[in-house]
Amino acid sequence: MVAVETPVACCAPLGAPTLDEEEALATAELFKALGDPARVRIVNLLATARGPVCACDLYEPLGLSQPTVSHHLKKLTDAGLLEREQRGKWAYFALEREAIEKLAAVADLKEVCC
Amino acid sequence: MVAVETPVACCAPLGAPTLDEEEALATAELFKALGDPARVRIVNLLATARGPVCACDLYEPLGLSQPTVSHHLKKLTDAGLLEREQRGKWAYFALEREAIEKLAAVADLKEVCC
DNA sequence: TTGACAAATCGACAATCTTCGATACATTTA
DNA sequence: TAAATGTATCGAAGATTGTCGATTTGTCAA
Repeated sequence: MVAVETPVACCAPLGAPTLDEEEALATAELFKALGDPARVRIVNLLATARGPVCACDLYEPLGLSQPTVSHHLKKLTDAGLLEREQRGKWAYFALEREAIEKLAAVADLKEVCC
Repeated sequence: MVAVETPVACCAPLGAPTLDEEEALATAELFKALGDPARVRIVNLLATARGPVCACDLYEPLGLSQPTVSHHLKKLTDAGLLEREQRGKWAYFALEREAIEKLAAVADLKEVCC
């Protein structure tokens, strides 16, 4: 098994002085992970929750089936944005602290341009 | 012709207290616009340039054909991230100031969670 | 008006994505 | 061990996307 870094770990800021193909790919992967309304809502629900949220509590607010929600949670987790925690037979998800900070840094162009 | 707002104009921050379906869609559209390595590189090139950049100066650095670059420029412009300016027969593009600030605000979750 | 050239659009194809029902896996409880 | 239940994976269908060659549109100069 090869260790694969998450997009959020590899991505470079939009305003980086230079940006090679690999960094551009990782940065794009990060944004792509947020490029779906269901995943935007998941991140929003986790951000406004007081703590980790059970996957089973997402089906109804999202109006999506269990496999579909599981799919989106996996995409966000693979991107490095979410943390998964097993509690008995339930799966709890929370925002990954470092990823949140990295995301803000990647999307911040104010200091580079304009 | 109906006036259509750009995603960047309609989107709500990831950390908004509430997020209806329409806002989630606009926010996702904004991220989707940045969810491609070619478009990430375009934004990076424009961010690090001193001023507007001619479309013709993007084909070679990106290694993509003229129609493909034009396609990506349109996607970014439609999202509200780029400004297009016609200079003779050339098309110049630059980052849209307000959009850049909005993007940073949308992606910033630090004040909401963690 | 005509010719030249840059950019946008069209048409097509392959690849990827979203979604869900069905199924397999994992964990707890009887 | 067996039953129950929450989650992940599989397989498939329909939609969307990225790419480019060919063509059209728009702009300037003869």
